Amino acid sequence: MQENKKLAVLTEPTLAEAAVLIEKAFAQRRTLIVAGNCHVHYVGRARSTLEPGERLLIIKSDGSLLVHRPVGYEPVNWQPAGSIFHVQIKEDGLEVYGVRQKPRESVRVTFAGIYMVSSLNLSDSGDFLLHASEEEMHRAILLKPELLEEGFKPISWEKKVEPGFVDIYGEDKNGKFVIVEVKRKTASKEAALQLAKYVEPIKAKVNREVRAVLVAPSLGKDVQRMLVTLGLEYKALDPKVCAEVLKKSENSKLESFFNDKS
Amino acid sequence: MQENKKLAVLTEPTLAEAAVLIEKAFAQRRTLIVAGNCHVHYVGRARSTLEPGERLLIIKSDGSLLVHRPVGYEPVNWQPAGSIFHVQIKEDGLEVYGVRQKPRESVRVTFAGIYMVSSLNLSDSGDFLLHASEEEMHRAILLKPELLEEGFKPISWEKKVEPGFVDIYGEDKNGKFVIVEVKRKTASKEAALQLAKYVEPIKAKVNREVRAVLVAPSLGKDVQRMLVTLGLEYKALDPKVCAEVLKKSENSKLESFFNDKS
DNA sequence: ATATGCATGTCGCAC
DNA sequence: GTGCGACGTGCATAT
Repeated sequence: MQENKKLAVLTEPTLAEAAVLIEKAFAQRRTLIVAGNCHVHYVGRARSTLEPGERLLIIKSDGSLLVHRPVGYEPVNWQPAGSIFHVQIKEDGLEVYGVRQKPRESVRVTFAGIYMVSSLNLSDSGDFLLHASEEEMHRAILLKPELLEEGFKPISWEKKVEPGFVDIYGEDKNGKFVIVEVKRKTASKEAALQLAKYVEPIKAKVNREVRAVLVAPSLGKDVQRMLVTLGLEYKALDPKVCAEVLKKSENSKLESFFNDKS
Repeated sequence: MQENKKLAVLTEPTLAEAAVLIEKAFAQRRTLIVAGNCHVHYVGRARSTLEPGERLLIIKSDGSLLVHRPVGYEPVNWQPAGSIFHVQIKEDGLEVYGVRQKPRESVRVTFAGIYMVSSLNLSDSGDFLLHASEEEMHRAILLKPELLEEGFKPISWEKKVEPGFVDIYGEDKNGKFVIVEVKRKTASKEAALQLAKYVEPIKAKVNREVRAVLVAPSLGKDVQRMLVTLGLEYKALDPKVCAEVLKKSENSKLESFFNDKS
C-alpha cells in the first residue's frame, strides 16, 4: 500500500488486518473510520458502559475520538482532542484504547467484528463563518445604537462589574445610565434575573438612575410579567437583523470602532 | 450490488456514481459516510458558511447529519435527527441538501470531489449505562441519607417549590427542615445562589427553621466565603462514591424505594 | 489553572 | 408545545 495515498480502505478485514491499518493511521496522524460491532467502556469524570452493537468509530488527527450509534446527533462515547491511542488484539477482539490527561480519562472500544476500516489523509483550511450569534448582536448594537433606541450612546461592553459581566452599557438621550443584556433567542426567566442582579450594584456605583434593558427576539411565557416586577425593560431584536446590519456596514469602520474598546 | 448487504463502499467514485449510492442509502435509511472536498452552507437559527476543504459527511438513518473537519471533537456543521435529505448533481458538484422543520433550517453540502462513499446497514440495540451522574448522587443520598449527615430523613426530591426545583428536601435529626442542592462537579457561585434563592420561600411556607446544604465534590474559589455570607452549609461528596454505593445495593430495594416517590 | 458565559448547543422530563 | 436544568457538556476568553 502506498504510504502517502489519500485513502486506504479495507472491507470485511480480519481483526489482524484491521489492526495494521489502524496502527498505521495513528502513526501517520490520519483520520480513521472504523465500522463494526463493538462494546465500549469509559472511565473518567464519570463512568459508562455500552453493550455490543454496530457503530462507527472515528479518530481524528488531533487525537479526538467519537463513537457514533446508528441514530442520534451526539456521539455515545467520545474523547476530546489530545488523547493518545493504542490498538491491540485481545481475547475478545480488537481493542482501541484512548487516554488523555487533565482530566484523566480513557475510552476502550473493543471490536468483535469489523466491517470496514478507512484511513484518510484529509487537508482542510477552509474558513468557517458563523452569523447571527449573540456577539454579532452586540456588534450591531454598538455600530447602530438606534437598534436599541433613538439616542442611545454605548460606553462599553463585556464589562466586568460584579457579580458578572454586563453585555453592553451606555446612556440614553436623557443621560440616564442604561445596561443591556442581549440574548440571541427567546429570553428566559434566567436572563431577566441575570440582568436584574446587576442593577443594584451598578446603581450604587454610578450613583444615578439606571435603566436595564433586555434585548432578545422574543420573551418566554412568564418573563413579561417578571420584567414588570423587576423594573426591567424589553426591546425586541432579531439576531438575523443584526447580521444584516453588519453585512451592510463595511469592515473598516467596524474594525476602527472595535480597536477603541474602552 | 446486493441491496441488503451490510456494507457498500465506493472509492474514488465519479460524482454520478456517488450520487447513486447516496440516493440508495437515503431510500434504505442506511448510515452514510462521505469523505471528500466540500463546502457547506447552513441557514436556520443562525447562518454559516464553510469554505472548501476535505471533510467527512455522516448521515444517519434517523435523519441526523454531521460534517466533521479533520480536527475537533465537534462537528463544524450538523442537523439534528428528523431532517429530510436530497442528493443532486449541480454545476459545482454533488449537492447533499438536508432540511428540517421546527425550527426550519437547512444544510447544503456541496462536494467538488469525493474520495469515498460508504453506505452501512448498522443494527445497534446495546444498552448504554452512565454512572456517577448527578441523578445517581440523588439516588445514593436517598438510599443512604447518612451520606449527607447522620440522622437525615429525606422527604421528597425534584420538587417544584417556586422559583424552581429543589433537588432533595427532608429533615435532620433535630427536626429542622433541610433543603439540598446537589452538584456532580465543583460547585460554582451559581450553584450557591441557586440554593440560596429557595431558602426564603420555603421558610415562609413550612414556617420553621430551614437549613440549606450544598452537596458537591468540591467548592470553587470564592464559593466558601459566599456560603458563609448566605448562611448555607457544605457537604463534600464525590459522584463516584455515590455510584459505588448504588452498585453495592441491590436493585430491588432501590426500585421499591423509588416507586414510593411522593 | 480558574472562572465566566455562549452554543445553530442537544436532550430529557414535567406541566 | 414550552419551560427548565443537566451534560463525561465543549469552547473561547479573561484574570
